[in-house]
Amino acid sequence: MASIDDTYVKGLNPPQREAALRTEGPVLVLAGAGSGKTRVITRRIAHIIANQLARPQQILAVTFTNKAANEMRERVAELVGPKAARAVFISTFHSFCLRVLRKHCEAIGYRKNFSIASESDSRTLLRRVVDALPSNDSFSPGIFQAEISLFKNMNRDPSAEGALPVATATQAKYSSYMGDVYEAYASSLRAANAMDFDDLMLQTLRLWREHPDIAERCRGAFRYVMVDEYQDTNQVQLELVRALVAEHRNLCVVGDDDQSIYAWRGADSRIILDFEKHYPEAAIITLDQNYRSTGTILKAANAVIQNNGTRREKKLWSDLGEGRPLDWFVVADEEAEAREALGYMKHIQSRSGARWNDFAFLYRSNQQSKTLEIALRQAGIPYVVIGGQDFFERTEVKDIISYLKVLANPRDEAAFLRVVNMPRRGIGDQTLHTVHDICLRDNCSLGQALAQILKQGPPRQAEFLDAEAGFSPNAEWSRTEQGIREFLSLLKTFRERLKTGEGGLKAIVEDLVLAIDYHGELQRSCKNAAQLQARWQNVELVLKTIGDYEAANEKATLASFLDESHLNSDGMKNSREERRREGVTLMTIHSSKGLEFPFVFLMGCEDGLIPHQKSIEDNNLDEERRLFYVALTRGRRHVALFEALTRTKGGKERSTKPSRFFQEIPPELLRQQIRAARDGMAVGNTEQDPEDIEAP
DNA sequence: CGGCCTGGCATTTTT
DNA sequence: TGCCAGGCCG
Repeated sequence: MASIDDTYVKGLNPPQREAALRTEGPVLVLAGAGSGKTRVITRRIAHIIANQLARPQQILAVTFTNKAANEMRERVAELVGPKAARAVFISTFHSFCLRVLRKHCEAIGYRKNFSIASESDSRTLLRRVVDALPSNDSFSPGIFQAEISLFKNMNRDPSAEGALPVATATQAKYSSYMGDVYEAYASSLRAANAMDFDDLMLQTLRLWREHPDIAERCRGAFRYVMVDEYQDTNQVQLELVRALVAEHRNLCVVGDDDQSIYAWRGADSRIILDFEKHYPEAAIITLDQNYRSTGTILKAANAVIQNNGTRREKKLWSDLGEGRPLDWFVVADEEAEAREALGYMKHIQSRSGARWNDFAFLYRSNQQSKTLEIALRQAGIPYVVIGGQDFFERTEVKDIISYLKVLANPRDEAAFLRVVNMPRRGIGDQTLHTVHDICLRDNCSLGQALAQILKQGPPRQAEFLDAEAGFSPNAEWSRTEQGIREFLSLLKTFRERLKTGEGGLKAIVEDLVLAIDYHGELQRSCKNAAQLQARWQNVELVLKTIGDYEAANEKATLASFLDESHLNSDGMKNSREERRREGVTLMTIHSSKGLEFPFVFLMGCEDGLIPHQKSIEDNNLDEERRLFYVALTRGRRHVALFEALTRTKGGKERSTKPSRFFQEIPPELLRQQIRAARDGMAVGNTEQDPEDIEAP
């Protein structure tokens, strides 16, 4: 073979270089926090292309988030140019599977236009299932939903097993119904011609299993496969990857078992720990040089994470200097915590010239953001809260999107139920029960069932209505009847317009919003002008997104837009991203994974919050410790930890204990700043002015 | 059917 | 303390 072109591995440290160059056979890259893993993956891709080991389109790189995928594509483009970068198959597990399924789903009994059920769609479906349960107990659909998802992620069949994976006393009553509920849920999804997020992967696996020829074709398409954040993979993803690399075994996975914080969603850190079991000939490369944090931060993080039992040994180090000790602020309550944090932030800012967006306030649970937000707003400091409610979970957005989903897939039950009586058309539960029965009987779509009802006349249940209380069954029915006609004709009109595509997608949806008088609907349901404005803005953002999507994609269709919007809500979130640059970042530790900030303030370092009470009870301390570790390793220059002596919990003020993780940090790396003392103890004036922070 | 009121409940959320 | 789901009544 001709000599190797090593242009793309120049500037890498030895293990990084090794990881980029070892293209053949299975490789596990253990990439500690801040060790340059994206750099390794992108260089590796560039190296494969430059040396013509494969054509760009024969390289598959899988990530967990669209953000990661986009970032990777951009960075590959910087190396090999936009044309080659576009050809490389970089996508999330979910989009990859969706792509496979859109092509081949008919082989496993789905129609081509199947919908993706959002989390709320599947909860709606489950609620109906749960309501039909022959039991007096009350069940929360949410618990079934979470458990079913866990099962699916673990590649286990809920109906085939007795016990729940994390069975606790409260879940015991659920477990006896699990099989039935799962069956019913799966069958209503099938009837709705829909898949939930987990199905996208599970059904792909089933497709490949039942149709080896299709599996073979997918497998043949890629010569090199890479998986990012491998510690977050679940059993289904493990199998998908195995199927893809079964022949050539050119698999490179990159991840860090110490940053596995999604076990509760089915991620299984044993998968990265057992890599050699799945691939005995694997090479293991450890990246432990950190290019992000000070030595002190890394020492503290190393010391903490070492208390975990099962892990791959690695010790992060850096040559960025020792930095200063971590600050441990002890304050009276959460208001004081916010005040103190703000004061310290301003202090740092005045000395170092840091900007607002150099700071991140991290916390374990979302509700902690509230106090901070109030304090920041009062102080007039710009901030951005990341996370919280998903754009797509907002009522207004769900309403509009549901209309679009019904138009695209007439059998989409969850979406249908959402819009059929919105705006109010007099179509209520009674009517819908009949619709449901007709669907089952005739195996028809929901719209067809509605049409059937018109012929059938008023459902007998109309007798239930109390005529004397001012309800006349006949008057009710004529209202319902007219509502049904309106709704059906609305669907018909817009389906036809979509078919011709006349005027473009955005214009059609704008007309739809007008046709249902959604603005009026919002006016009716909003309490005040501010809320109305905020919600209407969301509607406009949906429209804008459709417009943008149309502009960016030659052959934009309603179906492709819906796919995109379910799997890639980044587009919708961009207003948030834009603001991102302007202020202090507030987010959960979970959403901070992969990010870095010069100054990290970790709030609520108390037992019960981090580690969380639930995890203490379930003995899941290892994952909480990893969470704490992730939080520490986000900091570049300095980390401050905040502990409040009392915290309001469930509406009541309770006294707290410091997080047990404090004990795991060597004392010389910590500097305690006592600003309040527990009852009975004097407020020891150890108050010291924090050392100056040197200019950047 | 739909509005209103009350009681239970309360991590984390890449897709 | 605050939200949302389900129940009740007009």
